[in-house]
Amino acid sequence: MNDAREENPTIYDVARLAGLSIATVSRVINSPEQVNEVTKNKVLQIIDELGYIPKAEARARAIRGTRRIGVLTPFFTSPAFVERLRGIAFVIGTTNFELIVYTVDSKVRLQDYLVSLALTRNLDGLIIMSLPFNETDAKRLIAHQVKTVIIEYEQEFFSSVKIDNAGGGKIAARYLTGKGHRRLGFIGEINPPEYAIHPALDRLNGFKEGLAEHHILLPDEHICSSPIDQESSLKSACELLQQEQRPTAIFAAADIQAMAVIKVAKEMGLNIPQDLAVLGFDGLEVADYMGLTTINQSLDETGRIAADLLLAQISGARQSVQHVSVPLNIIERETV
Amino acid sequence: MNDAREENPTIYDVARLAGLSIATVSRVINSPEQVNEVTKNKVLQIIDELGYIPKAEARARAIRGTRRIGVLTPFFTSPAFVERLRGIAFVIGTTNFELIVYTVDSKVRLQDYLVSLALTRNLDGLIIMSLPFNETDAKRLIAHQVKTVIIEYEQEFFSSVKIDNAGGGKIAARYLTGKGHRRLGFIGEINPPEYAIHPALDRLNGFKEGLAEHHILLPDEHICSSPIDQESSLKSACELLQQEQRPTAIFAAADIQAMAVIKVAKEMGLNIPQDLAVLGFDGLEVADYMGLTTINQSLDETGRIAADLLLAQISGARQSVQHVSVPLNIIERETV
DNA sequence: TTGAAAGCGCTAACAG
DNA sequence: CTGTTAGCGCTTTCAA
Repeated sequence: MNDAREENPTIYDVARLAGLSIATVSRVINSPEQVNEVTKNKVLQIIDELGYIPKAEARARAIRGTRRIGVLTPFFTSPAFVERLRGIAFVIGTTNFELIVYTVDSKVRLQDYLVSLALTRNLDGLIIMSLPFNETDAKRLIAHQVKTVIIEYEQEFFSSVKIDNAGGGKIAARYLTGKGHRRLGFIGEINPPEYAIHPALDRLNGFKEGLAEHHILLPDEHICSSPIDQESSLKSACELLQQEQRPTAIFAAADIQAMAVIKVAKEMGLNIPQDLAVLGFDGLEVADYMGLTTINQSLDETGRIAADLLLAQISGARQSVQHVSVPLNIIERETV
Repeated sequence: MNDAREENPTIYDVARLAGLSIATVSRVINSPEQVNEVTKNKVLQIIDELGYIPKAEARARAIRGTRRIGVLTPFFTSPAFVERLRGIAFVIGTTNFELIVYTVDSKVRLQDYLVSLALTRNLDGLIIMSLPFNETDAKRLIAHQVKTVIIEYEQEFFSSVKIDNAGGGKIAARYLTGKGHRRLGFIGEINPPEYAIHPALDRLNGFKEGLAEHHILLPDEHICSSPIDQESSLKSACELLQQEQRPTAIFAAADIQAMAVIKVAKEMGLNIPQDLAVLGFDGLEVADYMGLTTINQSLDETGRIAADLLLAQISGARQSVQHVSVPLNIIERETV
């Protein structure tokens, strides 16, 4: 009577019942965006009715690449990482690649990932974000043909996207001195966790240099080294502002820390920017809501560029290593 | 030089190197008794040298070795999604599971993912965040044995983590009226994109109810429906505040929108909370920096709970469906 | 947007 | 014993 088999249905059964080719059925499972909505629904309905289950083994055989892109990132300790990740996700979302997120919170974990991601050739591509690694790691990645793009770090064998941190510091110095400030302060994560890179130090150095151009010295007691987390930032901001000779303007190496400074300043009854000017660095989205003047590093775009670079490399469209430097720009709002 | 591929060797490679047909190699593996001892040893040796692993097995192993958990989430339009994701990533990071992020930005995409994630069964578990789906989708997921936990939505077959949105609205009403406010306003994404859920509406309804308890009516012109993005929020906040009879207190269904209101209010020269009280909803981390009073929904923890629930289910430790309701609490800061 | 057709890596029937 | 060859169920060009 009904020849709908007790047997497990195959893609051929689905196709026949739908009056379509197996190619189309395969597409609704693997690249649904390529299939007409009506067709898709018809196929889907039959799939559900039949209880069709693709044979994993057959798939494994037929599948070429792994269609997987990994992102190695510090754990979301700072919104900056997230905004870059968003840029990456945005681009990857337009493709058929899966986005696998590997978060790092220690040196050991970073090292473990670097090894296993290379060895278990399971990734078509890898984006390494704000994390340092040595030549051995790089060579291993290359030996195992993991296409890699790095963000906020540079390494001769891989394409990279970065910014000029020292340059950013100089911009800060010029901007703040241009506003007439002579007693400056700095807060930033100068001593980041061992597994992370330390752009804040470069920003600080650039800042000092920029100040030197104006013959201004940044006294040590106005240089505040603080981890990026909320508690530390708040505490550090307090120390910085409660000094006898408090700075009239502060350059924070991260927007989130600038926000901490502002919070503390307000609690102290200081008016911003009259009593204290605050300049951030990042260009976070929330900075706008706070009216924070900041040096924008286009985080979102950085992520997008990295993803584009990687995709181009995977597709073979571009093989050569290239280093992209994303320009900084200052966004003037109300805190300076 | 050496053409020994970086690629995984296939049965063809083994056969070629052994000077035999693939059939013989296949026999060595599947029916060794049919193969001549000498031949067999030759083949075995080459298999070992090459490190040959049948592909299906390789895949099975890869999948068993690296277990995978997927998160289906709206694209990072709101920081709230990100904070929940962070909670998830935190938990998953302590395990051997990979975290795969699938971002949704349209109804079609959501549907596509729901289908392919179920059919390809490449996931050990799935967390569906703030996204609605129907019973057909649910049954398919179940039929294909994808362990699933949902956040901010409820569905009888799956465990879920959610909050009491209407209850939150009531809390807001009581808190604000308790502070003496009688002319209230509301802003929220009452009409979210079609692929998303709409907790803001529940919050609004709860808010209205809570006000009704105090015989206060929320006039339509003080109910502001606005998408969550920055531009819309700012614009809507303007409209809300520029009314003749402006509210003395505003309940925003999302912290990010509360921040928009504050920004606009300040630009208008209003003092907060004297001229205008603002109460947010979410408990974002940045809310603290802004001194925003808000109804905290413990986003980070929500993510952690969902991940724990899923892990327990995957490990078989807990099979029964359970619905967790995360309690709300109000965090008093400086905007009310 | 779709279909035809050529694989993918492997097994097994059939010859020899 | 071993090789030839025809699939297995699925994916992926390539053209239409």
